[in-house]
Amino acid sequence: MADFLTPQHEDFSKWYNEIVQKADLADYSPVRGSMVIKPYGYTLWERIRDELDRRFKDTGHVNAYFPLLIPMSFLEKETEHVEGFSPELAVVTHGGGAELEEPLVIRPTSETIIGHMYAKWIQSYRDLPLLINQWANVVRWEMRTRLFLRTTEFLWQEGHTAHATRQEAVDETLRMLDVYTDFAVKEAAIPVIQGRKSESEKFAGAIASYTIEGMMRDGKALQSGTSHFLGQNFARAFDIQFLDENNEKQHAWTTSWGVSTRMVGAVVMAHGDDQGLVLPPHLAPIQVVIVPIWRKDAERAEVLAAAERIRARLKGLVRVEMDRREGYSPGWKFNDWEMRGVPVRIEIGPRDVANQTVMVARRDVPGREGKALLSMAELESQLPLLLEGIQTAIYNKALAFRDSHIIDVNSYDELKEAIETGFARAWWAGSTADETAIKEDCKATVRCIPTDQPGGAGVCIYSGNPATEVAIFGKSY
RNA sequence: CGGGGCAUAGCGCAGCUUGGUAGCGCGCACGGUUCGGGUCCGUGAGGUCUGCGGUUCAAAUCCGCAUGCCCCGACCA
Repeated sequence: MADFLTPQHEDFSKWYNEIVQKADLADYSPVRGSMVIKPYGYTLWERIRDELDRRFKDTGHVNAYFPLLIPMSFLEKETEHVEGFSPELAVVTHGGGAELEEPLVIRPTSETIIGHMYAKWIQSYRDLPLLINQWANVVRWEMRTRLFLRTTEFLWQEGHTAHATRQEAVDETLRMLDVYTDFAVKEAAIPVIQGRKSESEKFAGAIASYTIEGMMRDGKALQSGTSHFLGQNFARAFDIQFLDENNEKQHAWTTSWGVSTRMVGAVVMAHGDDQGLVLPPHLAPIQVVIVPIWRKDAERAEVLAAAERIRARLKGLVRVEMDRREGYSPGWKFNDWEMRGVPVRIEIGPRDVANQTVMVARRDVPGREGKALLSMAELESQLPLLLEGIQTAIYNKALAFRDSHIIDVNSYDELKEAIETGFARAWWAGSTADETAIKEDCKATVRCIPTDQPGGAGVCIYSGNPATEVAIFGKSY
């Protein structure tokens, strides 16, 4: 057992804080609430970024970059938007040694500046749809911060699109939600629940917000991506108008959608165990690590040479590293790489060199059961299959965990019990006030109204009103 | 921003009650030993005790103020 890491069941938050730092994902910075993303953590983010970016481009989007600084007055153009964001704005009041005439805000999100530009760029229905994404940093002065989950500054992508019709914009909103779901399932191996946010949880200025909600290993929910249908709210505020086929002026219909570095936290908390990280092979910065083992100097040269030959053969096929560090015992290295979540470890010692074999250990199956002897000749053919197998196994494990922690409840008391260990699913037709009351009573919120509905009708768990939809309740990060 | 806690070596902590030579574990450096699941031994480097002010012959220790961090609430990708 790992005594260098707090067990999850003892204190999940502590486990999280420790593993993020010990696995070299991130470190605290001198400025309150912000963090340094270290190379290992950043590489993981790059993997997330590349997989998302590929999907955005496959669905017709292009990347651009809009500025960090936004005139304060822009935020004020959309009433709900400014009300939602003003408490968490960082404002620049001075520049060049003088006080600015108009304060600039550091973007908390870019709807406003992009809306302003779209108004200039869009004149005709022929200019639509406009499908732009940007990779950027944003700043929100959060009251309480946690590494990756909620930092003052974070990295994300924000897609902003404009369309000629309501239906097109709604379709886009849902298409991107599907893209996020596809990413979460196939790459992050997180079985998310996609659905619509309740009125009280939706984005400031949106008509409707959609979300993918993941379940972490402590049963709590983490919103891992959102997609917003903004209607014509921002188009009106920023005067994004175009002439349609009939030469009539119309306001454009816009959407926005984002996934942030919080996704790193989701991967950590959805799969990690008491030994440390468990990274899905598709996202792991290092997929295979080779640990050479020797006793005497003569063995050392022989083993290192054999290990190096294997590394050279696998390079290009998988993301592989060799652990050449001196002065650490093999056992120490095993634990170290397990903590870092590397999916596959190849152990190679004098015995293996003699037999032309290696010991292959998989991270997702702890102890001896996870180890298997493999002939060196089979590495190229077997490793990619093994990595895919691990990817699937990690997903299935997370899926089984999630499904066994969602309870269909028929009373409010049952709901309160269910959200202590996971999610509760219930008929829902309550008001915003009901939601607030529930939150104050037991800290649970409507995580989403799932896309996937049972159909039929029922009785609202809280208000007793007739209900046509079920909602997922849970405690969240 | 309300409530609570903490601040001493890179990290985790003891010392503070009862003021008097600043310590332990891990890590780090060097040497040896070990190496198929966090080896063991030795030597060594490393601290204006968060800052400012006060009390005192004397302050890590007592008092005041400030700052930062952590936890619980309200806010949130």
